[in-house]
Amino acid sequence: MTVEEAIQTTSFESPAHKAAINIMYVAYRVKTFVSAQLKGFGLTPEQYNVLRILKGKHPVAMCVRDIGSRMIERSSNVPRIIDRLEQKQWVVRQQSGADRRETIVQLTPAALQLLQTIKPTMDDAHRHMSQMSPQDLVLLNSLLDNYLK
Amino acid sequence: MTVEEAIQTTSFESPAHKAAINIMYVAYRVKTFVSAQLKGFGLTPEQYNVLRILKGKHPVAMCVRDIGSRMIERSSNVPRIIDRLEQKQWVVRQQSGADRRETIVQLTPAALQLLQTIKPTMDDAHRHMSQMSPQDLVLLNSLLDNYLK
DNA sequence: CAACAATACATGTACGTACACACATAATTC
DNA sequence: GAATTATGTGTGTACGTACATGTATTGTTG
Repeated sequence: MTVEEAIQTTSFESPAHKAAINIMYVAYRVKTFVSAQLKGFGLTPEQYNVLRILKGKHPVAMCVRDIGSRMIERSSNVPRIIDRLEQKQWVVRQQSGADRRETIVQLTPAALQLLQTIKPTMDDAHRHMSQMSPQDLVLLNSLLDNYLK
Repeated sequence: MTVEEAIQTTSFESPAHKAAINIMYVAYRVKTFVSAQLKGFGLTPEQYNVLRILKGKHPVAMCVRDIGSRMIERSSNVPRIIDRLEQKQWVVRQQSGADRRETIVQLTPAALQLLQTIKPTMDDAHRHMSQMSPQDLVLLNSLLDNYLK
């Protein structure tokens, strides 16, 4: 399946043009797939991203800015994502003692449990999304790492 | 620049895991860049996508469903995107005679003019976004075309 | 140290996505 | 041909993004 078929285009003006559209199209499909996997756990991809970032430092709490700088979509509006995670009691938010402008955020035990429950599903998702050989995946990663100027 | 540096991760669990994150990260950067280029023309990437799709059939009008099936993000809410294009008088919307359930949409002369004005900017954007060789771009496109199952 | 600038977070708005649902119209079935 | 089903579009809501702005706190500078 080519991207031309997917979006019913006859041709692109250049490989550069096709690459830009292709990356955005495949990313859309990947995100949609991941989103469907997470839906049963009551999480959006962005909320999951924040939980994973917090898990990387757990049990140390992280400030909002620090979480944002590690997100896939950098300009994500982290305070509002945290609002929803807090409502579902997957994170605790409190004012930092060291710098009282900072809000520090920490996973709850329930979130740690949730992430452990989700793990096999997500491992499976990554394995099943693509049937590409490990060599091709490494090559794809290398090209993507060098794509942006 | 690797995606590990970009999102400050030490490592991924597998090439498959890295590829999924990598694609979404690069797509985010591409979309952000394109968005910045279009901003001066008062267009979002989605609005521009709809105008380009309509241009492909111009002067024949297209129905909403047909436009949606050609968008990069398939589940885009086309009626609302058309609302905004109509407000800015870049498209005309009317009920179809053949099938009165259908709304058919057509570019205005102003939109054709606008697309012509934008073209050099977008051509430039695609050329400057990546410094990759044409061969590598072709290879990347081939891998992306085969990425999804 | 007082005034100013910078930083961290929160919030308002316009736009877009995902999904459910409503409505009109067309197609199908009996 | 009437009833049912399917289709095309529009709209409401929850969530997310991009950007501007507000507020509290910290840092800096004279």
